[in-house]
Amino acid sequence: MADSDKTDEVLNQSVQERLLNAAEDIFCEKGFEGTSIRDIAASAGCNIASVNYYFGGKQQLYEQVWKRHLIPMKDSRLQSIEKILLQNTKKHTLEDLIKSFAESFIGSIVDSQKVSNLNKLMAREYINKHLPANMFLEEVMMPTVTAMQKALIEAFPDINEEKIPFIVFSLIGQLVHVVHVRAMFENGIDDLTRKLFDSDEVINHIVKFTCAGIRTYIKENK
Amino acid sequence: MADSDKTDEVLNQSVQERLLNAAEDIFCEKGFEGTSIRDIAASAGCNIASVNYYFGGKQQLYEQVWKRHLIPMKDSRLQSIEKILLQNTKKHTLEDLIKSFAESFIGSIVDSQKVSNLNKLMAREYINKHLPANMFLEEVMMPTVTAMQKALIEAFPDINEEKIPFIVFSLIGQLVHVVHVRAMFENGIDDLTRKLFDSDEVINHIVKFTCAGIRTYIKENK
DNA sequence: CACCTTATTAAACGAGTGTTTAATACGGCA
DNA sequence: TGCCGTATTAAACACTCGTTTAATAAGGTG
Repeated sequence: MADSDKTDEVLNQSVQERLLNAAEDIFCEKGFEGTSIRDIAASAGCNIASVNYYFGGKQQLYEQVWKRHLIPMKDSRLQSIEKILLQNTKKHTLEDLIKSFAESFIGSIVDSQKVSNLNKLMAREYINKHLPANMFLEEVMMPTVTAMQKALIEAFPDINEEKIPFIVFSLIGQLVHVVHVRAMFENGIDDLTRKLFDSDEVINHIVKFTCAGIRTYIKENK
Repeated sequence: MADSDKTDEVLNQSVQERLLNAAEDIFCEKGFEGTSIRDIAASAGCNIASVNYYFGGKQQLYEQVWKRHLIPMKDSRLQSIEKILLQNTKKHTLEDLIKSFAESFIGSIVDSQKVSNLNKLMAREYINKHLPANMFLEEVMMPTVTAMQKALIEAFPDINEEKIPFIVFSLIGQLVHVVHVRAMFENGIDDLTRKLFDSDEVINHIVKFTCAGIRTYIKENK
């Protein structure tokens, strides 16, 4: 199994790349503490000492795994917001904005398996922090939340502005919950929850549900 | 510090009780892997071997820590639902039901510190499972979800029944997110998120937001 | 060729883990 | 008192972990 991974294509990658890829897979599956650098090195087909030689240690390898994805992840989410707002037509609806954001968050479109794994690792990071300071928080979460708040305020000025943080909280809460529930039921899902794995149906629900909630906060005066 | 814990009151407890209490505190703070039985034994003021003598090992001690709370936790949530439904007056509103459930979930009422710690440990358990099979899922989550779904169907038959699972999903997603965000910001919260620690304000929002979302699914025919 | 930097390796290190063992202390009972 | 089951202990065990070391190999440059 480990040997079959070492295809020509893989072996053509540099040791650093192989380590990063192997580390990402195993970290996603087993979390930081659950992963040993011996596992990583074996999967990457190189010596344990390479981890320290190239990255300086397990911790810093973990950080590099993240840094490869944090900025693209953040950018993807920000772009999903801007994509809607910058439509030259002014007829973008609240539903459009929420839907575009939800899709980029859950990752129903591109590379869903990889996004799902990263989301799972991110869920771990919520609870057991291994990244320095609040790297993930400051580089991904806060910019995303802030951008979403700003988008709502600017595009839909009728919404009660001081409730915007709560609205974004509810939206992200639901989206994160999708990731968690999927992780919980990754082995043996039952009928009731299987639909949560159908991104379209979940997203449609979240969009409808959230927009209704948002419209509760529309100011009376217009 | 460890010695100061050993007040007379604590020492009067049995070794089992002291181990369970110490284990609960440290497990909540550091998670399963992050906790060593040496830490637990030291905090409980007894020998490491006691863990294996009384509980059979770290894993089984962890399970006992949970079993002390799972049933009461589940019962608390179920009762919060029934409390509303069984009011002899028929004038319970959707808001009453959601609010009562949310309060029992977040634990704004009783013993908020302990509930918060357990919720944090539960958040860990979502991601890194250490309980056998799906003990938490089957003994707490599923009964709670099922009861909530049933309550909504019976008390508010106007709601589109096949959307009920999604509704409960969105509600619980928001409630769990409160726990997660609180855990993330436990050190150094900023102004924007401080309000999330005010249970009243968060709960009021979630109730309003969720009820609006639910009413989206009210059938047209009446 | 000799030289030097970079890569890669097997082996060892030291610390920490959960668990087990074997010895000791306690406390009721005959 | 002597016995016995329970409780508690210090020590050892076997193992895994991340990291370090020191030796070897590779590859380009003079």
